[in-house]
Order: sequence, then structure tokens, then C-alpha cells
Amino acid sequence: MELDGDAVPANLAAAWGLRERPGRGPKPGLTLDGIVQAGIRVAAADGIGAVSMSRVAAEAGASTMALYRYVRAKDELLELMVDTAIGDPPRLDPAQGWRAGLTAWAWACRAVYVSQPWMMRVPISGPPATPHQLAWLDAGLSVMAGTGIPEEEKLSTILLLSGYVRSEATVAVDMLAAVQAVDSSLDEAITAYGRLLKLLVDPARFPSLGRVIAAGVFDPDTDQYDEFVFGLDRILDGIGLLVEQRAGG
Amino acid sequence: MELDGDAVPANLAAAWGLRERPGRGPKPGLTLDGIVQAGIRVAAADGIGAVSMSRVAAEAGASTMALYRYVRAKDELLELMVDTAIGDPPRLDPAQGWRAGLTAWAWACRAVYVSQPWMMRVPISGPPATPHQLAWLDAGLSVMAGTGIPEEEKLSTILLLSGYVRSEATVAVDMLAAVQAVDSSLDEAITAYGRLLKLLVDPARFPSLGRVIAAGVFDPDTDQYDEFVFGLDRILDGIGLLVEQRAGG
DNA sequence: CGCTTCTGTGTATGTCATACGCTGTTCTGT
DNA sequence: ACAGAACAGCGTATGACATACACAGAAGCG
Repeated sequence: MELDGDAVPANLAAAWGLRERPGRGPKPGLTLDGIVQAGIRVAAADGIGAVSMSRVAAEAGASTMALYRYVRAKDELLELMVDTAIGDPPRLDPAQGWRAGLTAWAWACRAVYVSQPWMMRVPISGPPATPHQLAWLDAGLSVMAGTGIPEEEKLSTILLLSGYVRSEATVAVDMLAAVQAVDSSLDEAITAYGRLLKLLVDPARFPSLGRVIAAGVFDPDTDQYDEFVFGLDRILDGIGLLVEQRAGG
Repeated sequence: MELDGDAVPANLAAAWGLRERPGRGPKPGLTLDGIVQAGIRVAAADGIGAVSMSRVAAEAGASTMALYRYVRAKDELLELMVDTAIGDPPRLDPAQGWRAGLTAWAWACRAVYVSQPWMMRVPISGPPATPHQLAWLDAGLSVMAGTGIPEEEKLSTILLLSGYVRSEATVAVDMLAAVQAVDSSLDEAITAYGRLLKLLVDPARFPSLGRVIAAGVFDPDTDQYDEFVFGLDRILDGIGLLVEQRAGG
């Protein structure tokens, strides 16, 4: 497919390797990928707060302004970092059925986020359009190939699922960060959150929430209950009904 | 309930009105609420990018540094702005049943986000803990009172739903923003996105995505299909199964 | 009445993204 | 081979920003 850069928005051109670099001037001493990797190293080490153009440039072994020969603006660098950090989607066995496939997809996505928490701090900039994002999207769609769900709804399903994973990972990552600041465990963070709610929530003003707290939901001894699993199961149950409905109808 | 500020994290104290202001010095000329309102006006007019301490101070009729007598840092101001902008949850009729209630709740939440798009650009800073956030949480929980769902799962359900609403609203708001930059319609934005995907997606590399595109999902004449409704219905279907299950078991 | 505490303010500092122009390099066309 | 175009990397400059600090005057307390 021939691609003239005109039709592709400027902020996506770099991600798709559409920046033509004519052979005129000196050899480039840096590579876009090297810069992006440097940015990822900085973010992984010290968080996105530490990702400044000068810090990334230092990490890449160049001067601050050199980066602008490869990247239009800092936002573009961040987008490239995210796209690279997402990486390739897992290989999903089409024979295992849509539910197992989507489950694996969601867990893999979540694992990527949790292992690189800085990604949650880069704001979304629109519907998926970078190469790896589309690869994940495609992988997700592929496991629903056997179902009778119309294409439009397949797309919406993946968008629903990816939004959920992102939401849940964001909260999980936030709590983990709060935890690491005090060097305690995730269990303790939940307990601390419960203590906070107990302080703040007046049962007369927030009766339903009061009942939740009174039920001991935040008590430390609560046995293994996984927030992520719960939401995932609800969503997949809902999709299951859709699958039956579209197959039966 | 007596609240000494010690147990409440510093960034929440202001939101809960726990900043004690002893009667010693001069009368304060500003109010926290006035500052927050000023911030909201700036954000509504020119986006969060325009919300700088000096801009908000000017809007509030004070000097930049005066704000720091009321707010610990900019982040805290942003949190307060979000909490205020969320406002009070809708009154939900408990008699209408959990599904209608959650539907109304989700639509109301989405409406708030879409009418104040800047809210989507303020990063989440942890589990819900500000007064209005807890009020929304409580309202959501209250409509599930009649179901046999355990408290823990009620909480997870609302978290699932609110995460979904936020995800979907973020994308919707992004597309609306992109649209307004070119002064076109949302329909055109979707069509443009489809055109972009058609350019970028090699069907050999992304076969499933290629099928979605080929099915004409992004064609402009697609009749009224609402992304938000789709996801919401799937989630509510999944919750419905849970309700039956907990009632039956 | 003097002391303390607090308010609003001006100034100073350090960080950042990024525009601009310079120097030297490499390739193109002749 | 050569002139000049196009481009790489760099240093400096600029303007925005968050925020620390110290000061002057106000308001209550002893």
C-alpha cells in the first residue's frame, strides 16, 4: 500500500515510519527507536514526571534539541513510547473459543500496564491508531471470529474490554504507587483505604456506602477477592449473552 | 463525627473542609470555593491547558501566590475542581429496579463528563474519596439495595460501571475535540477515522480488523448505532446474570 | 498595647518546551 | 571535481510555569 504522508495526521506519521528522511545531509547519529527506548528507560526508572526532553536526550546521548529532528513535539514522543511499550499482542489460540481468548487478551493487556505503570499516566489521545494498538485490536477481534456477532459489535466489544482493562489497571497502579511510597503491601493499602472511608463516611449521609463498609469489605482478612476478575467476568457474561443471542437469532 | 486532620491525607483535607483556619490573622478575602469556581471557569472556557495558577488567580481577582493560602498545590486545586464539577448525583427512584437505576446513573455520569470535557484530562489519583465522588458511589450502590448481591460485589459493580463510563466518555470527548478543531460533525469524525484506518490497515497484517473495515462499520450511512449503549447493555446484562444467580442461589 | 498569627503580594528560582540560527556534513547536479 | 542545497547536532534565548521565601499590614489575644 502506498502511503503519502499527507493523509495521515502528523502525530501518527512517525509511529508508522512515514517520516521520509531524504539522503541529502549528514548521516543521522540517532535513531527514532533509540530515542523512544531512552524515553522508556527514563519513565521506567523515575516515572513520566521525569521524562523531560533534556533528560531523554541525556539518556540517548545527545543534546536536548537533537530530539526535535526526530520528533515533532514531546507529545509525539510520549505516544511513540506508549506504542512501543505496549508491544505485540499475545498469540491467541483460535481453537480455545472466544471466552478463553478474550480472557487471555485482557490479562495480557493488564500485565503490560501493570508492569509499566507510567503508561497509565500518558493521556489517551483518541481512538486506537498506532501500529501496536491496532495489532492488539486485531488480536482481540480475531478470537471472536467464530461467533456470529456482527463486525460492528465485535469492535465495540474490544473497545469495551480495553477500556475496562485500562480503568482497572489505572486504579491498581495508583494504589501500588501509594503503597510503595510507604513501603507496605497492597493489602495494607486496601485496609488503609477502608480506614479512610470509615472516617469520612457518615452513614446517615451515605447509607448504602455505610452498609458496604459495615459489611467488612475492606477488612484485611477478606479472602482472595479479585476486583479485576469480577469486572472481567461480568463483561464476559454480558458478551456471552450476546453471542447466544446472535447465534440463536 | 469528630475529624482531626491527621488521619486524612493532606490532599483530601481541603475537599472535606477540614482545613482549620484559626481566627488569628486578617479576614480571608477569598474563599476556597471561589477559587475552585474560578478554576472551573477557566477550564470550561479554554481547557485544562489554560489552568495555570496565575490564570486562575486572575480569574479569582487575586495574585498568583494568594491561592497557596487555600490550596497546597496545583494538583489539589485540580482535584477540588473535579469534585465540584461532578456535582451531586441524580435522584434515583429506588422503585424502578436496579437496571433502570444503573442505566440512569451511567447516563447522568456520562452527561456530566461530556458537558465538562476538561474533567477527562485530570488524571485519576486513586480510588474515590472526595465528597461528591462518594455521593455518586453511594447513589449507585443504593439502586442495587433490592438485589441479593453481596456488598463487596455491589461495590465492584459500581467501580466497573464508573470505569466504563469514564473510558467511553474520554474517547467521545477526544473525538468531539478533534471535530471542533475542524468544525465538522461527529459523524464526519468517525468517517475520517475510518478513512485513516483504511489507509493504515494492511488486511494481510491485520485480517480481523480488515474485515471490520470491509464490513463498512465506519461508513457514514451507518444508522444510529451508539457505542455507549452497546457497552452499557453488555455490562448490565452481565450484572443481570449475577443478580439472578445470587437470587436463585 | 505589644505579640502572635495569618493574609495578600512581589520577587526570585529552577525547570521546561521549544524557536532560531550556527557549524559542519553529505549528497546532487553539473 | 565542485558548488550549493539540504540536513544533523548543538548552544543559546525565550517565555511560561510552579512554587519557595520574605515582607507589610490586619486581626485577634494576653
